[in-house]
Amino acid sequence: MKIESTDDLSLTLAATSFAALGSEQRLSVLRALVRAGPEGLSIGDLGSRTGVTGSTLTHHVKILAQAGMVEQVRKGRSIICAAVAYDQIRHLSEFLLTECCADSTTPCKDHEHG
Amino acid sequence: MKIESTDDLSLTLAATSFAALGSEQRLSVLRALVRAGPEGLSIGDLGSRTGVTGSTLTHHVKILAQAGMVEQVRKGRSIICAAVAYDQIRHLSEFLLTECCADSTTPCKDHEHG
DNA sequence: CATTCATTTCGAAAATTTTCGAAATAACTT
DNA sequence: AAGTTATTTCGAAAATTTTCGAAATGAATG
Repeated sequence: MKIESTDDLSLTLAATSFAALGSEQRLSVLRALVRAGPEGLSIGDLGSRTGVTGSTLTHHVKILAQAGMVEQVRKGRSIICAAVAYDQIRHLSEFLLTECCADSTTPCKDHEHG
Repeated sequence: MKIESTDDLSLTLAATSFAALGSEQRLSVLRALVRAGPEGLSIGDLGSRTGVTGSTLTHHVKILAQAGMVEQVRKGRSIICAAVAYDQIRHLSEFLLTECCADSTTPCKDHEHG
């Protein structure tokens, strides 16, 4: 039986998610959040740690949130952001590799994937 | 001792690599190559399988090649492309996760990462 | 309820990426 | 060496993303 998780819809989704990571600023934002762990950081703290502030930071965080890698919760007058990228990232790496050699006539001994 | 693999230089590199995957067209190109396995596909075949052809395909493949995910070798009058993404992708997923909770005072039992 | 602090929305300019077709290059064929 | 096939380069138009500052919103505080 064939796994249907890698169809057209999830292609779009995966591309969007990878694109969310495809920016130095967003990557350092996400990395700061990963470093911060489950407690998260306010937008303000995030800004001072990454050098990205204001509306630009809002914009980048939104893109990460839409890709399901960051969650935002209001706490008092701050917005706390936290990384939830852990599973997401692993899932993304699987996206491309699961169908490895599906169209190939030769076995793929060369690759070290389980 | 601290692992120095996630510094500024590799931030740029990782962002570039993720960005290379952040396009539906490039993602389907890479996926076609992953499916094809180590034998690879010519640009022509790749084009007919993905619906991306000509100079646009050249452009996208170049971006994937620069990110170290595809290799190109001339064979006769064709250029054969093959995915070498396997290690690269795994490496990328590690990029973000290795420093998890480094700045956190609370342990990260919640996350299922080894 | 006016003020202050934290973040977002809006609109526009600047930068980058994507896409295309025509001409150029590279390699095989006759 | 002329012709054919496969791919790339070039230049430009179209589309998207990034960035910024000013005004708007939401929540605490005096």
